[in-house]
This record gives sequence, structure tokens and C-alpha cells, in this order.
Amino acid sequence: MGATKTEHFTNKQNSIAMLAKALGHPARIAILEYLIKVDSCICGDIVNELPLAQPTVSQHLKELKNAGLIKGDIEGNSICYCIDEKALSKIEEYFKTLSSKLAIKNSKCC
Amino acid sequence: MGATKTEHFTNKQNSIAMLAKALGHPARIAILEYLIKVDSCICGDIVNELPLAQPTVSQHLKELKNAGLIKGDIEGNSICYCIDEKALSKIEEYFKTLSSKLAIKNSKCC
DNA sequence: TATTATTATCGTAATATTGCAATATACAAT
DNA sequence: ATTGTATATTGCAATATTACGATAATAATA
Repeated sequence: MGATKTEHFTNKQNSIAMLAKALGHPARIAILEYLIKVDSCICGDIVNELPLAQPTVSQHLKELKNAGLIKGDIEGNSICYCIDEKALSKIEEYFKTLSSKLAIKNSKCC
Repeated sequence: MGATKTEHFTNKQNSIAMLAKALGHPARIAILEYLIKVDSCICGDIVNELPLAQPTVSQHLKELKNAGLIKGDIEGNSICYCIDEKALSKIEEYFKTLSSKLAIKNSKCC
């Protein structure tokens, strides 16, 4: 025991949970915000921006990449990371839908 | 080592990460969706709905509650769980803002 | 080629999460 | 009081995450 029982849930549920999980760490939120702030992905200095060692940042970047939230382009020596709009709008859409569903039924509860 | 360095990040970043983390498991996504679907929080049968044992579900409910995503009202024998709209709209807002910021700067990147 | 800069991977320690059986608690109804 | 129903807590095993030092891999530059 101890491993998530993904097989019992829908693909949609699993994929949203995966995205949410990837965002479930302040460092990864900070990375996303930084990538948006600096626009053109100047990139490698994410390490300088964060209060974490380089291997740790690299690991967080990997997780964001696995979740599809960012993509990395090799650019000569360094790597250019930037946000994958698709994944971001996927969660945006999801929570928007959830909220509006809730608003409609906004009745008997607690 | 091994513990998240929350103290190095902003409150906003930490609180969004906390919400995202709570949503980072398919069972908890399923619980939210169920609570929305059934509207009036019929509640305890979440356990019947999910492919997980009662203590496991109870634990997931606790985490959602800690994150502020749901609230539980004692109702005689059973407990009425329902979604806390505030928290839900907080993440909804957050991703909406993030997306629109991204859309504006949608230029040079990868 | 040697050096330097940038990023990734490996190995490992500390800690957290997941899941459940067993048990406890709280209340309702008999 | 006893029984039944609903939920929470405890304790524990399996697994995953977080963080980083050490090291490797890659590519530009001297």
C-alpha cells in the first residue's frame, strides 16, 4: 500500500490531479510566476531567483515538464524554459467549469 | 532535508500551492466532483461512491478540509460535507489571472 | 585541447503521503 | 443500557517527495 490507486479514477480526474499535484509546491508556483514575469524565457537564472540549490530547481523543472506545464528548448549552451499555455488553460477551464456548476446549484447546502 | 522550505516563498505562493496540493490526488478531485454533482450534501455516501476504504476517504476529506476546500456540518448522526466556494473561486481567480498575464506577453517564447 | 558555464543525473537522508485494519467516538433508536 | 450506524483516529507498511552534495554531460570559449 501507499501508491495512489489511479486505475480507479477517470482519465480526466487523474490528469487534473496530476496538474494540480505539479502545482502543489511553492517553488513550482514561483517558477511559473517567474516565467510569466520575465516573458521571453531568459531561463537558467531561475536558479538564481529561487532560494534552492541548482539540483533541486532542476528537479522541480523536470516535474513541471513531466506534467506538461512547461517546455524546454535547448538554446546553445543553456535551456529556454517557458510555460505551455495548453496545460495552463486546461486547469483554468477546469476550475471555471467547476465553479460555474457550483454556482448553479448553489442552494440547500451548509 | 526533505521538508518543503515554505518560509522562503510568499504567502500567496504557499497558499496557492497548498490548495493545489490538496487537489493533487484523483480521489480528492472525485470527491469535489461528487459534492458538486449531488448538490445538497448527502454526504456520508462519498465512501460508497469511491473505490477506497472508509478510513482512507475520511483522511482525504480531512485534507480537503484543512486546505479549506470543503466544510463539514454535523447533522445528527452523520456529517454534511460541502464545497467552500471561497477556496474554489480563489484558485479559479488565480489561474484566470495567470492565464491572462500569459496571454498578454504571448510573444517571443519557444 | 583545456577551461568555463549551464544543466542534468545519481545517490542518499529526511520527511510526507497513501492506504487500510483495528479501534475509538458520537449519536440514534430500540 | 444495548445495539446499530456514521465518522474519526491510531498505528503501521509501502511508497513518494524534497533537498542537496557530488558528479556527469554538453556546449561555448579561450
